[in-house]
Amino acid sequence: MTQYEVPTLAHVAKLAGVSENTVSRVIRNKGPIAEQTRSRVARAIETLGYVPNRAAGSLASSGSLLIGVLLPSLSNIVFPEVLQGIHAALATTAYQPMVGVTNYDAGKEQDILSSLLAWQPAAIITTGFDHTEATRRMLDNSRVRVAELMDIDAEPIDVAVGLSHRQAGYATGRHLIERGYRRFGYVGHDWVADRRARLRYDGLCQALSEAGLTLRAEERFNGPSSTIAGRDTLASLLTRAADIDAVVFSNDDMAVGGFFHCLGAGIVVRKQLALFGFNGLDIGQALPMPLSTIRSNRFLIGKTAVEKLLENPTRPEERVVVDTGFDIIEGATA
Amino acid sequence: MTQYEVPTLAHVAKLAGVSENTVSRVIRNKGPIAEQTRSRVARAIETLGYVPNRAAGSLASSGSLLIGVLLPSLSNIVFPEVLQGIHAALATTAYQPMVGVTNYDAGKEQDILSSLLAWQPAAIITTGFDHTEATRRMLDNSRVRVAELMDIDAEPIDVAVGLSHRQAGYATGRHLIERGYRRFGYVGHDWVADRRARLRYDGLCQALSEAGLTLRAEERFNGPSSTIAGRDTLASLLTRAADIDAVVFSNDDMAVGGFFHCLGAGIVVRKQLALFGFNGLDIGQALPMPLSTIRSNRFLIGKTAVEKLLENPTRPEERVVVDTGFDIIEGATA
DNA sequence: GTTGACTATCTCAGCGCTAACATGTTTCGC
DNA sequence: GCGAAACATGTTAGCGCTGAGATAGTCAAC
Repeated sequence: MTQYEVPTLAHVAKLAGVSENTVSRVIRNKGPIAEQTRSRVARAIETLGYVPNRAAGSLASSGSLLIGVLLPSLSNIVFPEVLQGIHAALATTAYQPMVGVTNYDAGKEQDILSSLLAWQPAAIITTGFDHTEATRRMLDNSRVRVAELMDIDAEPIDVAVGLSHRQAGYATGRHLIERGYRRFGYVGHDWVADRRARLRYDGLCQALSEAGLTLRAEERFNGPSSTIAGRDTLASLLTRAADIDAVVFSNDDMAVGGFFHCLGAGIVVRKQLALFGFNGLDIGQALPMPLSTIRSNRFLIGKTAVEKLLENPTRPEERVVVDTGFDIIEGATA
Repeated sequence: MTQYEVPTLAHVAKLAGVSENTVSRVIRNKGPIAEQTRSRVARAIETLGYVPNRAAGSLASSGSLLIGVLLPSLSNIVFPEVLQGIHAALATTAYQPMVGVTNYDAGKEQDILSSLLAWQPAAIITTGFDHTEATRRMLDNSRVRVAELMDIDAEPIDVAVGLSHRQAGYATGRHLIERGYRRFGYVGHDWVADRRARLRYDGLCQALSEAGLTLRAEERFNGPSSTIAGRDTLASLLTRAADIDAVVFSNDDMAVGGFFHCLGAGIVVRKQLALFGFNGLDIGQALPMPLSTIRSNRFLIGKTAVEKLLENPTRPEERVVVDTGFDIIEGATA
């Protein structure tokens, strides 16, 4: 081995005076190894600073220790939180995540999926149920394990982990009705991209309808959710419908923006106008009045998904749906 | 090819009636190919749904289209934003990022680095200059390109992209002094983990000292930054030092929390107490009074790092430092 | 003392692809 | 119309590792 060559199994084997295969078995802790041999190999690895080449390993064993992760976005803090859960669950294993960002674009998801599959991952974690036909076909053909996160309101390919957004919306409606609110408004964001916001909206409407109520006014910002969008969209909604007593927001980002609008406009939150969000983000709970909202457990979703996937290396016959549930956070704004 | 076999180059080659090598060249767009051959191969790939095996490719060419990314955390929105910049710059290339999270732990960084290097990445992107000796050695031996992000206040291994946090702290001090503030307080978070917060603090103190001033009071929360920590730590600081007229926070999360405290405690922001943050997060600008702070351009840092790294596949002799700079956001809180 | 079971190790082929070189075929200047 | 350059493709030898089986050596049971 010259000075500028990266050491390989062969170098380690030669130095330790054993065969390459033995070194390989020591590294992977597979098969019986004499204690003396193990330590001799360990010393050789240490001496050379040997790092196994996973590309070679993966090629030889036709399977990698990779988990492909497809997220729609990183700007929305919700997805980094899911990713944290994934990282946490993988931390004690030899697996590594490989992340792609789709920008809520099913076509891009398809492209990224195909480049992830090129690494022969053990599993793919993706978001929601909206995939192109080609994406479904690739996932089927590859026969890797697949988890679809966030949502459980449809039939998964393999495993789904999340919560029922329809039920969450419904629970929001019930909660507010029970507290005496009757004149409802809704402030949302682009739900073509965010199908789950739409499901919550549907659940909300159903709860209202069952109670003989309807939305008095609604407005959706045509773009991704953000604090500023929430602030401005609520302002705009109130110019058209000043008599509402509660506003449901598509999520906490929007709701926090709504709170800021009230602050600036001198609207007394809850007494004059109740605010309700979704997600249970830290920022909402740090407000002078903690936001009334629903906690959606993103970290748990990511963690659970990994655990379920690693339970079994091959796709079982039965599809699995894990409901991570949600809690209503009472807060002080509704 | 039986029904349940994944197609390989050989299958494509056979179907298209050319050699494997020709298929490989079509895929990689390398060398001259007759238009007719190209389309015939393309059709065969399409028909079989062939996806190249990157492990094999990477093994054969001893180099992968991977970029290893080491981030200290995903909870702090700043790092997902850097990652977005990285993704954005890679979107038009064939490269893919592979992300590890270190939790601000240099030992963990070392472990993750070694498993990233096992994939023979083209480059490694990491954060700051705090690495273990072993980490430095691995990076040196592997001879991959290395970018160290966020900070430029030390000598990089290869490329550094970021801003001078010392200067940013200094600029904060100058800005506030010019606006007439004299009685300063500081609210921070754990700076053992976040060395850059420390540098900003040092810069701030220097500016004060040059103006014949000192910090009247300071308090550091013993943990990561958060809105709630900012709120509570400011509250605590003010019980000890009620006469200060400006507070500098270690970052925007903390400052927004401070703003919330003022809101609850009836303190008139700016008139009674000026608040200043760092980062220029959206949330700060969505407040009823936009936060006075410094914009740190995280997206640009990630994007620039990738661009610099891809300029040249091998490490140049000269170390490169790219200053992405910062802007003071006037805001309304100071 | 032979058999079988177990332990510890080795040998060897091959995973799917690419680099380097070899070969054959046009094209074009003069 | 000939040689050189440019083009288009084929052949071959691995990249570094792992899986399957082969090969010894050890020990207990009969």
